[in-house]
Amino acid sequence: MNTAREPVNQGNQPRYAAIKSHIRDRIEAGDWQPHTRVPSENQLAEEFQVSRMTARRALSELTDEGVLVRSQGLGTFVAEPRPAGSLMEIRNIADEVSARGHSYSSRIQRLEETAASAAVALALGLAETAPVFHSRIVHCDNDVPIQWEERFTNPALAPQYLQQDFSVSTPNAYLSAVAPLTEVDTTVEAIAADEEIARALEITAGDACLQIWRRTMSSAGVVSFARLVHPGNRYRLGAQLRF
Amino acid sequence: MNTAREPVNQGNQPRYAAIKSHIRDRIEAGDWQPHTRVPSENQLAEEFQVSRMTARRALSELTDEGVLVRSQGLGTFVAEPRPAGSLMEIRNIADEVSARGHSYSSRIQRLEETAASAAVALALGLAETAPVFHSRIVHCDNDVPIQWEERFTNPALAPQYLQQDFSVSTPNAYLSAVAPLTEVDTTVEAIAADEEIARALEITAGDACLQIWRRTMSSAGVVSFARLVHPGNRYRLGAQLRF
DNA sequence: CCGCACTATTTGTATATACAAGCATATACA
DNA sequence: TGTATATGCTTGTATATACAAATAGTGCGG
Repeated sequence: MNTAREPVNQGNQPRYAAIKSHIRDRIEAGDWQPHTRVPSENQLAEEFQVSRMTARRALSELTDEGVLVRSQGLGTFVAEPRPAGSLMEIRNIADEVSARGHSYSSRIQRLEETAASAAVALALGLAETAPVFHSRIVHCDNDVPIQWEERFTNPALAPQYLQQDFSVSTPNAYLSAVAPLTEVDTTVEAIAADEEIARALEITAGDACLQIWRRTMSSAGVVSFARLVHPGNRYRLGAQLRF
Repeated sequence: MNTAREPVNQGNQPRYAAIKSHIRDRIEAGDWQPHTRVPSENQLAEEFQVSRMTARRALSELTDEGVLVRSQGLGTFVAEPRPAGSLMEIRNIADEVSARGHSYSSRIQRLEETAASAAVALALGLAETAPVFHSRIVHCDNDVPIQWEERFTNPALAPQYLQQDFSVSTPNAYLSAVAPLTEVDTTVEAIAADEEIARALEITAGDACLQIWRRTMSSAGVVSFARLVHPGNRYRLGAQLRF
């Protein structure tokens, strides 16, 4: 035996990664439809001139990632695509409206720099009275208000925030662009509309509304903290989960 | 050489799984706090009398699961705990209440077999007027109502539903037991309480409530379809998402 | 025609081995 | 003292091997 061996790898990318992307490519190109059987470990090992264990690693990782499904004795198959769209997905309200074939518009009520209150400072991880950007925008679907957005943004992480034209793009779009999100905390509750929200959303004070608190973080810290209020009778959040 | 080997494993549980649960136990018991360094692959291999690759597998899987963090050249460390509780997780309301250290109780308002209405038949994938089980239960936290649950259940998939004692367990607990869930559709909206809900939840008609529609499916089809209403001021749904 | 044993294929578990690469510390040298 | 170098530990990649377990198909006997 001795396990003499050719100069191991050398390349930068691990070999199993190459096999993974090959399989991914085939699936994305549509060559391998869901439920299609993919080559076995031994076949891949032969094809890519690697050991079975290396081919196996590629298949195993893709299985962990939900791309493939494996069954002992049967083989490895392309998994069904997961249904898109989660309640927690950070969707752009403008895109959502467009997707429904409606026209999106917004009404900017406030866009300023203020001193952080105690609660805002805590949420953003800043010192009290530190300067923060504050915006208040009403988003409309076919000119009917569907979301009241109050947002506090960390100036250090999104310095150009106040210069954005939010009649064209949304705060979310800008923030996603300047700092890739790493984490989002969301809380959902039902509230009764107060006078101010009722006026902005053109509903009656006391009407039931869906209120969402959302804190978005990038690797550098808390980027933004928003309170989103939807009229109860004009908005729903949907989610599908599979096991 | 020959690689003569003792009678491989024999036991039912894989050896790497034993190592995984050992590590999990230590972390859950608090012996190993976050950022604590865990034994190296070689140490674990020695301790559990397995090869390094087997010990490695345990550490790798726990890393994939977010329990550990590894760093080449440095070692393996206990990861920071993820904030628990997902909005979409199918939680048992009774467990939720217990977790808060409060007492759980329920008030069963209705428990019967009825003929499916058009909407219910559609949601459950049954024919109109087909028999369905119908229940209406109010769940309480320290005797204060926090959820009004109206549920329609497919008799074919949960035949013993009406015989359950829902003052002890919840519908969710029974349904999860008889048919493993494969899929859940959820919709969230804000509504104003009507007279009936207001009475049941001991709030005022017109108060803002969080309404959740939830359809649970197993491989055999739609198991159950529920409408859950929470008083707006007594309930929140939280979710954390990481990228 | 039905059931049973057998076989080939495929994934799953486990090991021993070799070398690469990142990191920290100790050591030697200027 | 300060900067290289070496050493030892760690995780990461890759291979060859052996056997276990699940599955589908084949062929044989009743």
